[in-house]
Amino acid sequence: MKYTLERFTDEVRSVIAATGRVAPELIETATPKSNIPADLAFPAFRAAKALGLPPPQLASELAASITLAPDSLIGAVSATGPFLNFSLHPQRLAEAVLAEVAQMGAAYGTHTDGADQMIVVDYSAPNIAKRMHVGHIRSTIIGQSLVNIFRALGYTVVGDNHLGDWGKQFGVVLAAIELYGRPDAVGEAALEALEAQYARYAAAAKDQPQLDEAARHWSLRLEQGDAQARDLWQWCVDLTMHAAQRNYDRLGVHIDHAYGESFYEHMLPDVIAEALDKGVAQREEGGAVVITDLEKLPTFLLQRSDGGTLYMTRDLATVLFRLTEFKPTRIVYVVGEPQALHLRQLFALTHAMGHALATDLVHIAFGTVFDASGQPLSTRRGNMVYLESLLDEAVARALAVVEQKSPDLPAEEKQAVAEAVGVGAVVYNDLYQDTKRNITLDWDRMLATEGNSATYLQYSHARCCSILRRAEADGSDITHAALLIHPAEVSLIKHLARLPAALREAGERYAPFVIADWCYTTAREFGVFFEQCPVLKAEQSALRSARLALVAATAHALRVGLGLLGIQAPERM
RNA sequence: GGGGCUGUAGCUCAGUUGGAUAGAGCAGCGACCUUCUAAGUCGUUGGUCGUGCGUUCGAGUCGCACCAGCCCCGCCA
Repeated sequence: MKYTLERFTDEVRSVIAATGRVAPELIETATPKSNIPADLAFPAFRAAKALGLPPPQLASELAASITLAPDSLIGAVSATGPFLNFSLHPQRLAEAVLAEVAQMGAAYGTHTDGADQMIVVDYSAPNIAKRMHVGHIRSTIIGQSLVNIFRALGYTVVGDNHLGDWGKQFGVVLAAIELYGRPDAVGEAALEALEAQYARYAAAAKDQPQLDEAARHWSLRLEQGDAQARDLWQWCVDLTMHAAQRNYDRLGVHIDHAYGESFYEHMLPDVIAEALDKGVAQREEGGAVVITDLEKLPTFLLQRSDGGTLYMTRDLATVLFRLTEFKPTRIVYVVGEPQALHLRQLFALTHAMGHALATDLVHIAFGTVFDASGQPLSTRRGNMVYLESLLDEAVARALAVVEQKSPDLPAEEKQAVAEAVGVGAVVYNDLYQDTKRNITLDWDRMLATEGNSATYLQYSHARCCSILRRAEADGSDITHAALLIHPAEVSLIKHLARLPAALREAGERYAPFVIADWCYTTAREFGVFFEQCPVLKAEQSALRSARLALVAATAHALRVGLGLLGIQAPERM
């Protein structure tokens, strides 16, 4: 099926073609700037050049020779200088868009572009035996939003949480537990204690070499499948994942799999052997396996000289596993920008070995979070911000606002609204701008409840719900849609019609901010409508009913948009 | 030394097959609550689009060179 604006664009191209004066390949369309009173433009420069005419002359000749069908979505055609401008027919637009939203409901805006295509999305990836912190929130939030967006585009999507549950540092975790005991705290507090033990052990090992030895021994026992080591390790995994799940639940995150790095341990010898067999990698005299001269990339290692494996080894095994397990057309890595080179090397290596030749390997790099003074966040610096406390703080601040603005809500609902608003603010802070940019942690901006903020979007939605609640109507009567010709109504309807295109663009650009931007503009358009067009007190009952339908459509569309971002849409606040 | 990302209003950001007068929010100033949620709406102030060349009817957008910030460049992840 085609959405209204797609049909409008098709129609514009077709009426230009029907004049017989412009070759099809020269029919291009552009969206006019907001100061131009038109919805689609045909810049006549190229076509005029081909005909040897001045562009304004061609534009006006075309305008004169275009004829419109009686039921056309095009309301007006006019030449303005070298541009041929087309305007939507407001009444037919209103009828078409409201019918679409009413019919599709929660599926409004979705497409079937990705039918029969599988995308694997690698995101979140917290480290075992550690708390999640701001370093993990970006991958988690951006990744989940991309998953939502691709699903809405019709793709089959598998999310995989590539847990940091293996590697050299795990020996230290286990040795520290042996020496200091298992923390008896629960949840994040237990992880905090484990982190402290880790730091204490690492510090002590500096002048007690036997501690270093013990850690290596534990690491070895773990790799060899020793039962006690494996039990301790499993305890750490369960503890961490239980704590992580609470954060995921609050953030609306659901990740299908969590294979983790450890899952690939037994595949590593074969992977290294394959790279050597295919001549992509070479074993140096010292024993290390290196990859050199690959697509002008810097040399990198697949195996250490002591026989140990590396991040790269496990990542390579991971790609190969995903290719056979899921047969994806695309694998998307939602990983920070500092790892850009590592992933370029991984992708090049995979291709050089003859794998993933029909699969797109994509790195969606996001910027780093810095503190207010421009320093990277780190435990060592003492400026680390942990995810759970970040969310708690956001919710606490939101609760204070709810108490002040809506003192009459039941206590339970106040808490629920504060949770939605606080968590929504944190999520929106990561999604409202291009993910490539670095972020400076600024509480006031992050938790803003005005302007371009999650709260503003939620508030707009709640206002829609409030009108429908008071009208005791669901806005499903769209028979009077053609009455919606007030500029604020037309403008809002046009914008609702843009959601399908915004969704497609968000997918093509891997850019949740396109959806955020659409939501924000929707809220602004609704704000103007809200001020200028009374719904409950509309002058006629038919108009009231049409406006109720528009309010319902706005609420529907906003819920879709917020849902794509992973932000809740309370009905009251 | 090589490579990646970024540079647009005082601050945070949009501006993508090159198109018409470069747009928002925040901050500042001013207006609007006996009318559907003022967490709102309207008005106003604020710009050598990092710099310089080039490509063309036309450049914030494309190319080249430079400048600044962040990040990366084999035995961590």
